[in-house]
Amino acid sequence: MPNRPFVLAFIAKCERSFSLAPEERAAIERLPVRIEYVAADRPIVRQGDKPSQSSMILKGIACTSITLASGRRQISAFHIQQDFPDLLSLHLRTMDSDMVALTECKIASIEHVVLRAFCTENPRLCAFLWHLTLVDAAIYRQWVANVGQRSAEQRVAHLLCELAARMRVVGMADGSTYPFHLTQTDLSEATGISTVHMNRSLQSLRARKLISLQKGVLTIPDDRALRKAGDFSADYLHQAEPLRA
Amino acid sequence: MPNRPFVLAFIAKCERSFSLAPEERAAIERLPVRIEYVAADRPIVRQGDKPSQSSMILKGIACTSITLASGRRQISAFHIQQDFPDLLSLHLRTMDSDMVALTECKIASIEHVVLRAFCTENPRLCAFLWHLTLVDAAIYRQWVANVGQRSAEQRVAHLLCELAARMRVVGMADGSTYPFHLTQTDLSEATGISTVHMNRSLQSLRARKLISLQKGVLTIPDDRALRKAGDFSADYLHQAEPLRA
DNA sequence: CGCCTGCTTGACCTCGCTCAAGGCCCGTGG
DNA sequence: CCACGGGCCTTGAGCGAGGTCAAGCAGGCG
Repeated sequence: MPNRPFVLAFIAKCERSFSLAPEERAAIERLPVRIEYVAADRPIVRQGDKPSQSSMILKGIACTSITLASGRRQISAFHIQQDFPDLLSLHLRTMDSDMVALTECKIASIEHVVLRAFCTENPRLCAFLWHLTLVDAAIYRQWVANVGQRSAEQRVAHLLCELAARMRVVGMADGSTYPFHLTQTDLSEATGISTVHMNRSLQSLRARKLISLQKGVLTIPDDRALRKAGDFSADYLHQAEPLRA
Repeated sequence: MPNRPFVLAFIAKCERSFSLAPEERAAIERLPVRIEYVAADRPIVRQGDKPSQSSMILKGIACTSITLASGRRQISAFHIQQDFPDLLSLHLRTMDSDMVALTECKIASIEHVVLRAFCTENPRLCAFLWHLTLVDAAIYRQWVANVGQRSAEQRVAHLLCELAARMRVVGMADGSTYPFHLTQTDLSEATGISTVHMNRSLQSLRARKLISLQKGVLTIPDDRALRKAGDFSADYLHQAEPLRA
């Protein structure tokens, strides 16, 4: 049963939003997945690709990024475990952005044909997958606002709050500490500020005792304070919203 | 048949991506819609709302916007005719952003219950609606990059290219001219620059003969040149992509 | 006629960028 | 075991794109 970790992750993810019927659970267990490993800094899919499968991240952290003609790169999303970063390719033939692993990733891939059949047979699960892509879109909206309107320090605080909130629901948090393997360059590409200024912004957040960040561990001593600094409200993550279908 | 304009618009939109089967066409014609008018600057739905219907814009222009604690507003999307701006509420219970009419809008609303039944009965149309929300997401991704990495002038050029490309496919273009009723404030809130600087950026584009903009009409004399100035490529709009379902 | 909304212009200032260099940690090979 | 190299982080200095504040102007509408 090599697909066990995937099945467990998927079921856990669903049951945060609604209760699975026995048939639905069975359908998930029947899904044929392929486990793959992608090394750090390697692409999972690239702009222009026409993938025939979508995948869930089981371990590691990836991002969606766009490289402009100028060579500058913008990260438009981070993906952590239990995310389906390229689910969109199910109904978007050609990838319009890159998806790259930022740390080594373990992913579970499912063929689109299989997924489409799965969707017509399980309307509720179809609705749920659709829902997941809508949450991704909600995050993009928020990022537009983040990058468009906030000061550098606020952007960073906001981003860290988001990552923390998302890690928490998938059980990656340990008290107020979170595994953290993004570089300052990653963060700067996600927030649209230079690496140099990212460094200074992080220092300022540290000085204000809002975060501590070292050796792959992020600590947020006072959640409320950081949220305030980043003008963050978790609503847009739609985390505990029951599914209606 | 008050829903005629809606039916025609919806069918036209579908057939740009795939050929409707007779039953599908019939299902669309059977959809009960309510026509409504929203005055300029009035909300269509508001952050925090839990709508029970979704709507298609038949006339006018609307936007999705987020207002931050600071009072600053970020527009994260524009919606023109044939768009389903709040389709996302079908599977996202609580609105995480506002949708407001920027000019007077004529919209066609459909109950979510109806839409859900429609989706389970017509898997291909379900896939198509899902697809539409994914295109919206692709646009957000691009906006993150636009606001995060480009200079003011590039941002404006990019935005205008996008609007032009989208207007063209819904038949709003007349040669190289487009109806244009957004204010400079709207544009500045969409690109994350100040109104003052938006004004100067537009002037610069005018001086470079890339656009002319007056009395509700935008003219793009040389499409290729403006695209180059805005580093724009229409791929992310997924305009003529055949549906696979 | 007067007001309000949207456009335009000028002057000044600042946040964040760029360029440049140095330090630290860790993995690799001699 | 140590030297070397390459990421990544850090710091300094100068500069510029774009923000803010303020005021004037034009046109449409009650």
